Amino acid sequence: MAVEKRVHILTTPISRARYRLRYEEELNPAQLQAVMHHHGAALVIAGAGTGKTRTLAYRVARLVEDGVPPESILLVTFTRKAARELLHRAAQLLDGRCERVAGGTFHSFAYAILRRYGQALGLPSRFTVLDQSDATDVLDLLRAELLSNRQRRFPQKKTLYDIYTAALNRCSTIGQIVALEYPHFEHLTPELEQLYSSYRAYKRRHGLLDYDDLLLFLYQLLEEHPAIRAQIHAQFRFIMVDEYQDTNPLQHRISVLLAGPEENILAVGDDAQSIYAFRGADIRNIVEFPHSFRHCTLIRLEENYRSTQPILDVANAIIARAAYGYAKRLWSRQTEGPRPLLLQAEDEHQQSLFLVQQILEFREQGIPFSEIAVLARASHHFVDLELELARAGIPYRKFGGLKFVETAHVKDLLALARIVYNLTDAVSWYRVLLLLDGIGPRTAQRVIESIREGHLRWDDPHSMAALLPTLAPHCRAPLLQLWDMLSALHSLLVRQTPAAELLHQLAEFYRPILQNRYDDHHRRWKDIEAVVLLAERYQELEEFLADLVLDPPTASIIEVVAPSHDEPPLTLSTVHSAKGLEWQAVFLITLLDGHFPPKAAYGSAEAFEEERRLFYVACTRAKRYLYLLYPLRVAEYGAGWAFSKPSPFLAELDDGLVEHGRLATVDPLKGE
DNA sequence: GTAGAGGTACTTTTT
DNA sequence: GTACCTCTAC
Repeated sequence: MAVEKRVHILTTPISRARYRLRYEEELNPAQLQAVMHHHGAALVIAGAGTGKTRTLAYRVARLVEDGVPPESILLVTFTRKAARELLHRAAQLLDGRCERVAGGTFHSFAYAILRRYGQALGLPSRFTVLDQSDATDVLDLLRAELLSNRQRRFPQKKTLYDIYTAALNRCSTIGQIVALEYPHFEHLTPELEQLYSSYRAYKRRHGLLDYDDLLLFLYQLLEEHPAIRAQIHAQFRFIMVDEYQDTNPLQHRISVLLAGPEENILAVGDDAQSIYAFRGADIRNIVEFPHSFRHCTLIRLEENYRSTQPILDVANAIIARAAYGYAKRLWSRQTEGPRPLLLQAEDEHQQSLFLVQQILEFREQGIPFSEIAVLARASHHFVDLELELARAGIPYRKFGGLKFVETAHVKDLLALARIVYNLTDAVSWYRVLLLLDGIGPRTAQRVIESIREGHLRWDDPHSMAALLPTLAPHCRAPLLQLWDMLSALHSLLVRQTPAAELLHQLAEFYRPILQNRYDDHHRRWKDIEAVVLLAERYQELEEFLADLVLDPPTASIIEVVAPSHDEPPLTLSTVHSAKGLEWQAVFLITLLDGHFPPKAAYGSAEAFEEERRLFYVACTRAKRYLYLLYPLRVAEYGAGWAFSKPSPFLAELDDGLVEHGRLATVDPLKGE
């Protein structure tokens, strides 16, 4: 095999004297090395709180200062918010050019690329991205068709989705995933393969892509189309990937292809904070990253700037017991600080009451709500606390758990909008058709069939009239009304009508349906109004719809803010959603065996280890105050009250690392 | 073919 | 408290 030799121009960084920023003074030696790194691959192992974001922001600024066009830098982060914030920071350091850097998640980058080059893969010019629940619903639909009345024991729709997505993201096969993780379904592998193959066909027929398709098609495009790959390399010459410990094998392959022959890729991550294995993330990506390139510079950031040493001591103790990963000890110059408190509450309610009291006390001491967070393993751990916060008038916002775009009424409205954008979107049609009186699954299927066969067309006002006589009389009128409304909006769309105007009209159409279906339609209507308001930020409907799937708004819209406050709110967050963030004071609640870690984590050593890392991530969010709380009794689903054991991770904390305490409710009249 | 009643069994984390 | 399935009456 002939080795292709190429000659590159290596631009040397300009003389440091000409830099506007004083990199040497503002960064430690390891950070500086990462910031000055120019050509070739580099891996930055950045422990928690070691100034990873700062380093990335300075590197963006440095590249721009060296004359690298911002458009030729690609910054891949775990959420789009993280990319925006980082680029904003770089812009503040240097100037507005930094905000022209391309930034986003693997998924949003893939979407942008596929919109541009997708036709090379035979993708339609308009496609809709399915979120997880859409994808799951399609699988459920196809399962019903495939099975009809035969097999009884078949995986649930959620499991069907999990198997499929695991195989894809881990670059594995259905057979391997089933054998490894669902051995009890192994005999069904042929049926599963068949189901997934009809799932793929269904998506292709109806102009639909799921999250996995975005990655898979991007990979195929880079792998199989050298000319397009070359164009992409010409555009993006410096790649940075953050949170590399949470990339999956498919994303790793994409990264290698994106780096291209120049190998100008800088990956940043911390193996101790890998917490997304359930989504296919593989720690080996970061460990083996250097082997994927001709040469790779390894840089380690170890000095922690976030937390006091007593908090780091707890974190170190947790991660020291990890079964694998690099040995690592975080250290800080801030040796002084209160020891973390480990507190036992009688029940969840007492835990909540204490939090409210302590949060208010912190504020008295000058720590604002916005510098305080309550973290939990699962979002439902907040139920009791939310009531108490509302009662105390403490403003808060919640991250993680069910997002408002996932609620039924918001999905209904968005389904209407998606049809206006993409007539072939069968998932949305199905959802919308079932909203109409007298139309059920069978009729919906028949309408969708006839759309697929091209009988229904926006540009033919009579196409619906031809279909109607084949359907039961009672569903003709509502269907016609729906069709007239949608096609009118489609022609508005073609005439560049702003997204918000289209959504406003759709919302008015949906309003009576909402009022009919839900007792609490007043509350739900507020969400509908919020969606319309959100659309104001966009001109194009397409962009709005894509953003809602690729970058769904978290809590910001349904922020529960007590009316009297305009104070920045307290944060409630799942540990997963707290990744990368920090607060002066952090409360970690419901640290119970079976809750953190959840029961399911006992199934495998890997899952248990991931829980340990998750606990590590949680503790390292705190700058100065860390509270570890567990209630003795919690409400269990069936059995009312149950006594629980503290999380096994707490027992691993040696005496002296934490201060122990027990909460007691004192009646002011009687004493304890 | 559709709508609504009444039973069952789960609720980890997210692009 | 809820999401999902089954059964029965239009």
